[in-house]
Amino acid sequence: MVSISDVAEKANVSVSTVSLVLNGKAEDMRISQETCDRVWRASLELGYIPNLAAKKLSTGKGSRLPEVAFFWNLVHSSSFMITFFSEAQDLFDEGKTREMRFVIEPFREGQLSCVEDLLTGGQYHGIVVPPVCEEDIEYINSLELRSPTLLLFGESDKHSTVAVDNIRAGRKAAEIFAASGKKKVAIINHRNSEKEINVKCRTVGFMEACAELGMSAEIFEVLQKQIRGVSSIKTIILLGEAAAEDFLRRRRLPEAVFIQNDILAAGFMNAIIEAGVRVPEDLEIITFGDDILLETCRPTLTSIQFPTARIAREAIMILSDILVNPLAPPVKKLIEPPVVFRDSCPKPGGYEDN
Amino acid sequence: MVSISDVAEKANVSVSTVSLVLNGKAEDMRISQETCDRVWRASLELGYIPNLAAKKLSTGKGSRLPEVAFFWNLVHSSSFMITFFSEAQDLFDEGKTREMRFVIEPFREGQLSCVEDLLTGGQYHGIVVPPVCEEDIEYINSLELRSPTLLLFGESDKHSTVAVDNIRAGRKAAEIFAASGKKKVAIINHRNSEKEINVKCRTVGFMEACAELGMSAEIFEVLQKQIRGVSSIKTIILLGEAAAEDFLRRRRLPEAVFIQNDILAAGFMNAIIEAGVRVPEDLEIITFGDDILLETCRPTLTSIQFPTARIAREAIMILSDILVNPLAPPVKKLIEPPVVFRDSCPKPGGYEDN
DNA sequence: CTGTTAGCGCGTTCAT
DNA sequence: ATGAACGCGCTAACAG
Repeated sequence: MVSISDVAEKANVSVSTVSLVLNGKAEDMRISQETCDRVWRASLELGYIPNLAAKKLSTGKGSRLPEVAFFWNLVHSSSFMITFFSEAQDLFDEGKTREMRFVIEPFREGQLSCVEDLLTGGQYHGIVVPPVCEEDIEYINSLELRSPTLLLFGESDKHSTVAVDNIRAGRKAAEIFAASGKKKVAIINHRNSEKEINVKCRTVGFMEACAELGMSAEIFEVLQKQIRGVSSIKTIILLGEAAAEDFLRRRRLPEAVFIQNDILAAGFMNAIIEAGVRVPEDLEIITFGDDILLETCRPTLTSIQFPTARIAREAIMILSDILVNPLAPPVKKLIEPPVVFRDSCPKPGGYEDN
Repeated sequence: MVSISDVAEKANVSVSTVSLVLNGKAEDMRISQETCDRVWRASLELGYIPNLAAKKLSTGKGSRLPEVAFFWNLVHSSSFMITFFSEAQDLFDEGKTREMRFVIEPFREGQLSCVEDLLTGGQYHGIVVPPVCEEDIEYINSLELRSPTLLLFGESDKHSTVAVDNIRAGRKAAEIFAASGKKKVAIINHRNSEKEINVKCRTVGFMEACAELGMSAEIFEVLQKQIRGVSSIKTIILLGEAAAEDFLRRRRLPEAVFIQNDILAAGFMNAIIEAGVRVPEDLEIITFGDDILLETCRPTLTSIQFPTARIAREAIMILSDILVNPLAPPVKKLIEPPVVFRDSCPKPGGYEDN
């Protein structure tokens, strides 16, 4: 790592000179233009980047706020991330939590181990980890973490967790279908998110409840493929449309379907409607998520809501606590996902969401 | 600020003991339980939070990556922020930029001056500022910034900027309407974002072009109000619906409307369709944005696209450069917003997007 | 088991 | 106009 003294040596001046020049105080100290040039050139050639830790320590200007690493797998939690930061700010403004700063730490699904240093190094006051695949879960649970850690999924005994009750989410969809007398239903998943623990749980909950309630249930896996030149989010719509085609090829269609992704659901619904299927008369649809498009599509989409804001708030409150008391035993919050009835699946008489 | 030595003093032990205990190395060093307790108690009572700068400096474990502050006004750039980080990662993976870390620095619109220390303190290797209101723009342009700065709007001579050509965006909407022979058109704005520079520019571009092209144009201001218990994003839909009611009260309706916010547009469109207006036959709609719901609503919404990914990429490339060469003169990128024709306003014969 | 001390890289006096 | 020396808060040897 190239430091200020390397630059000084290369430029044939002292470190303080380098410091002055690089911090724009050359004028004040009336340092010769020639010296400045030498310093800058040396700095550029060496690719010098100031060490912020040292700088902050020295100047005492480093913000004294707790720094929290927000691990981000580049896929999930996208709109969640925004809500999370917003809620953090709101809670702070309301005086309910301490202020903190978030640093985005990107990682690739299944490769959480690549950032082990960050996890274990104690470089942050706290750590937030979103839902990840099973390998990553296993990995993180095997780690002896220094920094107070909060997981946004339920599978851990060692760390604090905030998670939705995904089993219940799946079960609720099934219960609603049963309450409106359906016999033959289906669930549609992203295949590539099959690895993702939350998707798995919802599938399990759904299938279990279907069996108990005497409905025949079928699982559709949508294969994930990225189409060149198409944004990943638009791709999901296209996958939904593809799923619809696949779906329509059945001899006898299910009467209701639970679709695990809201954007996929929108693509699916538009496609089957264009094929002449009436929603909800011929086919009821429930999806899982919290995107605004649930409200703007027609018919609007009934959903088991991923309670973004609620989760974020709980998470931040817990974080705020463990930041000062890392020793406290792990806290676990399991949040019930509410049902939001809209057009695509009206509330059956007698059904009560709890 | 309470430091490790304060804790040591209070607990009547030496700093190294505190360090060991607080870092979980008490076991290894077989430090007495009683001492540990004293240390922890002192730490809690004092509200000790370790100074990460010092820790990183000492351990040498601080990530050596450039740290960039992403100023975030809690409103705009929400999905943009995600795209931004994704693109940063992609570009790095492709070897086109250096790796960097982003720290979220929230601020309230109009109060950028509150975070002056962060802007001027040189606590970051770089700074990104999203579109802000005029006061903030003026403020930031008045500042002598240490850290290399990139603005995501065009109004600055001092700093590097990446921005969409908002004047062009407004003009394009007008040109399309003119090309399909409209005579009476309108533009719908968020009132509270009227302060926001980009909204202003698009309005100006639209109105200017309308005048030149011989169309009568009217401005609708939607008053911003937050409804208790309703998420801010859902509120925008409701505002769109309210705007529709207002709109429908006119004696003679415009033949086409440019709506500056895509979510608002969706709410507006659904409401007028339910009132019996046919889109695009009776009313053509163009919106500005890049949300997925443009594709999922029916009819789908034609838009002047906010080229999220493009902007993000340009921004990150520039950042990557100025990080190592803060001296280089400011770079300015103005990006042409493409038109994406969908159902709500078909492409007029003879119109060519350029 | 606990205390002492030498740096980590940088900004900042203070002499020169 | 420039260099030497000190200290920011903390960790990691090393002493005891």
